[in-house]
Formats: sequence, structure tokens, C-alpha cells
Amino acid sequence: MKKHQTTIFDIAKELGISKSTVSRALTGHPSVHEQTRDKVLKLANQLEYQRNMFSIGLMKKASHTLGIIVPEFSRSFFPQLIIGAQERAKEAGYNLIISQSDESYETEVSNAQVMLTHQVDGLLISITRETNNFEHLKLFQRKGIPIVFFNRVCDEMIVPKVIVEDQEGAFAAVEHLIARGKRRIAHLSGPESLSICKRRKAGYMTALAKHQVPFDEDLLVHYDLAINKVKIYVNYFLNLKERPDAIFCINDPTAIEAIRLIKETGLRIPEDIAIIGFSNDFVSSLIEPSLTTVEQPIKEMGRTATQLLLDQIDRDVADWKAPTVVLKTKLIVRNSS
Amino acid sequence: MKKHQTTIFDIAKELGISKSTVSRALTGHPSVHEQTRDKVLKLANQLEYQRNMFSIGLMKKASHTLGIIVPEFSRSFFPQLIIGAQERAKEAGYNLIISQSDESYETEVSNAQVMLTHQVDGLLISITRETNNFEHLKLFQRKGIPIVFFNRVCDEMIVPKVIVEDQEGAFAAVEHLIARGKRRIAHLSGPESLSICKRRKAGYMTALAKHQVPFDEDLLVHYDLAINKVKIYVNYFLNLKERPDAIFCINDPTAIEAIRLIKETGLRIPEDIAIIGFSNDFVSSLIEPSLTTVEQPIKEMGRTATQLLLDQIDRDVADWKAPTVVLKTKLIVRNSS
DNA sequence: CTTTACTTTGGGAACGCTCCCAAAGTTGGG
DNA sequence: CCCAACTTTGGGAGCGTTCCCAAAGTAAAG
Repeated sequence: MKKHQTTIFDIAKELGISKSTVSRALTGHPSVHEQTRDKVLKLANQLEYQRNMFSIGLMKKASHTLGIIVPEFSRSFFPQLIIGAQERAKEAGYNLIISQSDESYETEVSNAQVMLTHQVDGLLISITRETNNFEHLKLFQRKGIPIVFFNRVCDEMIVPKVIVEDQEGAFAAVEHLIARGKRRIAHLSGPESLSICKRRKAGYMTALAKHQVPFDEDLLVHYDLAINKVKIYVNYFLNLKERPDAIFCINDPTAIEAIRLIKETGLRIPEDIAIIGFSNDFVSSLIEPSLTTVEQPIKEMGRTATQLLLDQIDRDVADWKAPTVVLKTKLIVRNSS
Repeated sequence: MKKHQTTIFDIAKELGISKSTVSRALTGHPSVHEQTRDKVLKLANQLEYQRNMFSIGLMKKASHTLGIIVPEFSRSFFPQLIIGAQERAKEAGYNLIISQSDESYETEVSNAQVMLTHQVDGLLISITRETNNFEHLKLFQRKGIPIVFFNRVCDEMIVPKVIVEDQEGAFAAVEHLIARGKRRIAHLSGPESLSICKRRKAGYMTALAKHQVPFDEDLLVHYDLAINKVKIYVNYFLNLKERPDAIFCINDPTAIEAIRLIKETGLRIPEDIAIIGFSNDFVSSLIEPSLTTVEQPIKEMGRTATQLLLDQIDRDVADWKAPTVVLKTKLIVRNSS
């Protein structure tokens, strides 16, 4: 079924010149006669010639392809981030191979494998909630392939990272709840292993401390981000002898699920219990009540991470310092608080 | 920065055997001594050897990579579909290069170019709302690279396609509205060029005809799917001298926007005006009122399209008939109708 | 009219792998 | 003990490019 691919040789033969000249004409090398170049370009077009990335990659040892691994794909956060990454990659003439690890460490390792085999020139990655062994990523470093972390980063590796002001955002959210008169503010957090969760928790604690709201450890719960488990923790909160009057959720999907569950019980939001999320997903403005949340510049994060990767690919300097870019967050107040 | 890549030659030299034997050991060729194979495998592992896809691709003329082009990425439909496609691709040992055309014909052409250069073994595509020249896709056929259309298909090309029962779904939706006592049922459709819109419109017409509801052409409007324009058409409907009592929208994002706009006017949904969407996006159950819609098996569509592509890649038969797979739809009744 | 310099071209090696064919080694039946 | 048959290995060609070096052609300068 696969037809013969037009090669520079075909063009050379047809024109009675050498493959070298054709190659030069095609790549825009200066030392080729203008007439020759025109003839080559015209024939190439006519024969629907496509350069073969395999042989070029083999010669140049560069694929002009970047890889991106995200933990999931089903909510809007990562797809949107990928849009940003792809935009920037395309501008720079790079392609993007996308894969999702499905929040599974094993899948992440296998995806990284694939990226390696496909000779990506660099890797963008946000780790799974399970990942705490980074051998598969250190392998990239050993092979000299640049990596950039975004969103969920690995603290023990010295590579560029893009994160947002998690702590400041969480702080603003909790301070806002306090300003609304809430005093028993619960925090439904994610896995303690994720630094993103640590930072948001820190913001929560700082805000409580600043306003002399006593910290009650019954009100702090970590879970594994599996949405169907939100039910367990919301129930737990609601059945405490002293019920919380607000819940600061680790992200929007969690908050949305919490709202759904609480509405079922007949409690009023935000009067009886206020809810705040994190990330300002697309859905958050549409639900009832609309969700107060901390906005983060998602697309921007994708663009920035890609830019950091391109920077690394371009400069071959060994003593290049790995920057950590921190993007701004912003509290969006809606009706759930 | 880029270090020397371990090659089969390095392994061969170290072990004092030939590259051929190493190659055989690595690819699982039967005629190689078990001891030799073990030694090779062990050393390969130790040297962190990775097969070089460029040279393999060059030899085998296959990249084991599929391409997928979708018109947009910001709503949940296409990302979810991609999950399905990627699942199936991975199972079959294929990689997926994803790109979005951003509803722009030009971007679609350029994306197709890139896929070609990157030597994808096959292409999955859902065209933009603008696409009506298919030269860039016919090029794939000429090169012998299989294509499969899904969701938004091209009628003039004879290749496998995956669609859903659009007409039946639309019929069920409109019949449901009639059963609810609605008589002035509007249809906010998409571009007439998309066959998906034609089919849904056909379902709408058939349902009206079956129940002797007269068709009023004032109630049928086509738009270009740019969400910010929904406002124009909703206003148009609301200001008709005889206001519609229901709107069947071409998809969920359109319906959700319509609900938002109608709620602002103070009209009651569904009492004054009922709304139905199409696709059952993730959001649709969360909004207020929750959206009645026609569910389509999104992930399944991704899987099926990929399967059809793999089928084409495997069989080299020229007289292979291009099947059109039609997946089931199902009306989900919620509170907006 | 020769020398120098510059422009344009051709040929070959290399990239890392697979695959084919031949060679070497091993076993066993006559 | 020889030849056939089978197992295991090595060497070389080739995939489609790029890149380097040398060769040829052309123009300018002495």
C-alpha cells in the first residue's frame, strides 16, 4: 500500500544534477545558483516531495519534537495548559508529542521511555500523584535531554520549574473566608507528597495564624484526588460535632464535587458552609452556586514551561542555572463564599 | 550538551561480537544463542541503551506513530476523544502526535504538513468548520498513508469514518420536546457545510413532520460555532413576535451559553423555554438547570477511529472497502426540558 | 595570459539500524 | 569419517539525509 517516497535522489536524477545540490537548494544553503534552486523547488513541489525526518534526525541528532507528559486529561486544566505549550512550540518550529500518565507511576515511566525512544529534544512534565522515584527522569539528564517541570514539580531535581503562587493564592482564599466571618475553616488537601499541596497548605496555615484563628487538625484532611472519594471526606466534615463553616478545597474539581454533595444534604452554600476551590476551571463559573476560586494563568504556564525548555535546548552551557518561574494567582470571588 | 548515544556498536565492541548479533538479540530474533542474548540484554540495560527510532524508521519505513488533528481543545469533547484514541494506540504499540487546528483551515493544512514530515503511519482527523478544500488530505491518500475521519467528516473522500447517530439523536431530542407540549421549537445549528449539522437538522425536521408540528423557517438558524455569537441568535429568538418555547442547540457549549443568556432575561427554563444540547459534556450535569442532552460515546469514538486506522495500516489490500461506523446516541433527560 | 579568488557543483562518508547472504561451528546418520 | 542439515555468527549493503572536501567553472586582478 505504501507508495515510493519521493527522495532528493529522484529530483536529482530528473534534473541531471547531484543529490548534494538538491539538498542545498532545499535547505536554503546560499551557495547554489538561483536558477538551479528554482528548478529544484519547482520539481520538488510538483513531485510532492516531503523531507524525511528519519534521515534528517539521524544526521542532525535532533527531532525538533518536544514531549509533554501530564497526569490526566479529563478536566480542563491540563488540556488548556497543553494549548499554551503547543502554541509556543509551534512558534519555535517544534512539534509536541503529548501523553497522559493517568495518575499512574508505571504509566509515567513507560511514557518517559517512549519519549526517549522517539528522541524528543526535551521533556515537559507534571508528575503523577504517586511519583516519588525519579530515576526515569534523571535518565533524561544523564542523556543530556533537557527537562522542565510545571505545576507538579519534583523538588529533588535541579531543573527549571514553572509553578504558581500557590501559597499566596491559598492565603488570599482563606483570608477572604475569614473576612466573610468564617471561623471553622476546613482544608481538603491532596497527597502530602505533592509540593503543590504543601504550598497551598502553608498558605492556609499562615492565613489562620495571621488572624488568630486557632488551627484545628480535625479540619485538615489529605486525600488522593480520586473524585469519588470526596464524598467520604465531605461526610466526615459534616458529621464533626463542631461542623466547619467553610471548606477550602485543593482544586476546582474537588470543590465542585463538594458543592454537589453539600447541596444534596440541604445545607445552604455559602450561608451554612462556604466553598472555595483552586484553579478557576472553565466549569467553575457555570455551576450553581458559582465557585469562588483562585485563578492561575494556565495557558501562560504551558507557554512559559515550553520557553524554558527551548532556552535549555538552545544554550549548551553546562553551568546554566535552573530557574524556577513563579506565576501570579488571583482570587476570583463568586457565590460559593 | 547532548551526550554520545549508546549504539548497538558500543555493545558489540564491549562484548567482542558483531553489531548484527547485538541487533538480533535486541529485537528478539530466534537464531541467537541464549547466553549471547542474555549478555547483550544485560549490557544494554547497564549502558541505558535506547533504540534509535530514526534509523529504525529509515529502515522499516514506519514510525509507529499516528497523528490526530482536532479543531479545538478547550471544551471537553475532543480531549476526551483523544483519551480513547490514545488508549487504543498505546495498546497497539503506537504513539500519538496530537495537534489542534484551532478551527482554522490554514492551521489544519500546516498541521497536516507537519504530520507528513514526521512520517506518521496514519492520520485521524476531525475537520474545522471552515474546511471545504480537501487537497491537503488527499495528498495523504496519494502517498498511501491511511486516513480516518471522525465526528466532522468529509463526504467527498472515500475513507473510513466514525460518526454517531446524529439524526436519530436529534429526532429523539425534538420528539421529547414535543411530548413535553412544546410546539414552537427552534433549532440553533452550526455551519451548513458540516455534515454533522445536516444530519442533526434532518432529525429535527423528521421529528416535526412526524408529529405534524409545522416547520417555521424563522426558527432555524445556522451559526459558525463561535460561542460569543450565541448571544445574537438567542436575542433574535427571544424577540420574535412569536417566541419559541424550546431551543434545540447544535451542541452542549452552545446550549450552556444559551441557558446562561436566557437566565439573565428572567425567563424560566424549562417552563417558558426549554433547552436541549447535544453531546453530554462533563459540565452539562453540573449547571443549573442541568442540561437535557443527547449523549454520544466520545471515548468510544476515539477508540473506534483508531481501530479503523490500525486496520488500514495492517492490511495492504487495495480493494479494502471504507466502512462508516455509526455509534449509538442516547437522550439524557434533565431539568432544562 | 597567468594567477588568485570566488561561486557552484559532485562525490563520499557518516548517522544507527535491519536484513540478506555467506561462513563457521555443531550434530548426527550412513 | 564424511557429508548433510541445522544453529549461530559476521560482514556488507542500504534506508534518505547532511556535511565536508575537492573539483570545476568563472571572473577579476596583475
